[in-house]
Amino acid sequence: MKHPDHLANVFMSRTERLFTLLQTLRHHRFPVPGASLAEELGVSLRTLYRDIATLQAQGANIEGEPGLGYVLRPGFMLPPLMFTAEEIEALVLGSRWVAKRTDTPLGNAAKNALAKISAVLPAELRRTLDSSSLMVGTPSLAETDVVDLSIIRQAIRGEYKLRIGYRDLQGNATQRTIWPLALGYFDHVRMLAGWCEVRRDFRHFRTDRISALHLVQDRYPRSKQELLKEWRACDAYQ
Amino acid sequence: MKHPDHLANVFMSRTERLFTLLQTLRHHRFPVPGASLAEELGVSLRTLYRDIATLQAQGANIEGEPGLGYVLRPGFMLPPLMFTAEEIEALVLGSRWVAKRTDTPLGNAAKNALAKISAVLPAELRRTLDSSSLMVGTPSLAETDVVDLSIIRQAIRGEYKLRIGYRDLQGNATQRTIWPLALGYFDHVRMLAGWCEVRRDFRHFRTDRISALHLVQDRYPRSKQELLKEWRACDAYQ
DNA sequence: CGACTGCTGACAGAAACTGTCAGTCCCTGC
DNA sequence: GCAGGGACTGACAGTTTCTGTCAGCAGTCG
Repeated sequence: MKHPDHLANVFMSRTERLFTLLQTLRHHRFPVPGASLAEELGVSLRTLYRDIATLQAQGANIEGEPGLGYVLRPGFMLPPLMFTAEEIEALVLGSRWVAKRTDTPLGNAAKNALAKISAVLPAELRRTLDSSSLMVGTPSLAETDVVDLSIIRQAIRGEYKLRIGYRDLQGNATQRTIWPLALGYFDHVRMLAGWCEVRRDFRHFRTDRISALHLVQDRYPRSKQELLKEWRACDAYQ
Repeated sequence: MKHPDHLANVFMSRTERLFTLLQTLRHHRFPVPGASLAEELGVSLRTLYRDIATLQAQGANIEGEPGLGYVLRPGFMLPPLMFTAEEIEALVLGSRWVAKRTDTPLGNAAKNALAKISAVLPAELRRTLDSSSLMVGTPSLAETDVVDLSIIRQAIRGEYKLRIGYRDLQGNATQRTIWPLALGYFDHVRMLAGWCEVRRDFRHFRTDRISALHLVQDRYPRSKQELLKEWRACDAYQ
């Protein structure tokens, strides 16, 4: 019936409390009543509600189930992962390629992803990851983009229309609205594939020739998956 | 979704800042200067010092290296946050590149790794992973290997000697024992770098010209890391 | 020795956190 | 429909904490 933590919890900064709360939630698979969380943290119920709200604002997927309590839904933190050495090397090499041969935001994402994976690996595999000797060659030549490809990726993910300015191979500048479908990374160029509203057909565009880019808030009327299927059917590419 | 840009960082609660700081530190493998952390977080240097101290008090193993900055040593109680959509796309693209442009065993390893990652994703991110439209172009031309590169990788990882049969550019066939150090993936060829016992120097070999491969049970007498350092020092490659 | 870097101590004004209390919302039983 | 209760939110004021400034300390380098 003792509360061993209670005395220690008398002094707890808000920060420490939030970390503790997160830990507590993480260790419970089933909902924990707000009242007992509050007592454990040595804080009023009102403050507990506020702490929960703060963690949610940080992106924690905490759900309150009336009558039961709070649970931290999986998917907020990365659980431990296990790989073979070869899988680790594959991930490292792939990420290095992305970091070296695609645009900066995606390259950083690759590095960050690897760092996250590294953090949940057992020590042995972490060493494999850190000392991986698989490298990616420097590109002999690569066209550089003037627009931010992450906007394109965002549009593809969200199925948003994209308004682009494009200089075709003859040097003619055009403006079109397209439904972006896929981004292909070739050795020297990157190609954006999509449905062109002007031509009413599938088209692809070299990203280095896209001069302007604007994400239209409209989502396009058909599903990406469906369009991709059609595109593959009528296009020799990929 | 929850990663505001530097511009949005005009205001950040202390809590949010601490989480962000932790994330930032986790993502960097090398020390980050205090000043740049402070700037990134939009806060004075003094406050940054305090934030670091707070995290350390929470159990984070942050080390300050004078003149360099701060690093977070692994082993903090909180695992990293879940991947972002962009990170997933980076991993998918990287794995696709590995699957398409490297040898079969490594390609399969990439696919398996992705499957393992997929298994721990929340539904929404799994959908992102499954429907990622980032593709890798087919190689215009690629040399094919006659030997199994996974043996080379295994030798590199374990620091084992390798006995290889090699046809050089003039067509002369030779036999040598090398200490494999690194494998470089270029657009059309793959290069094995290592210390050649015959030449007593660093050499690199196109894998497609390696005609035979035998893993010697001897481990080579010096550490790979050390040799790599020397190799980089005396070789213009990478 | 002095300049410099990286960090800590002290402090006051500003910002936040906290418990109380009075609601609101929503479900349940009648 | 309506009363009752549990989960949660808004408002508020007293208190705590946080933050930038500035001065100072310990190493290090030249």
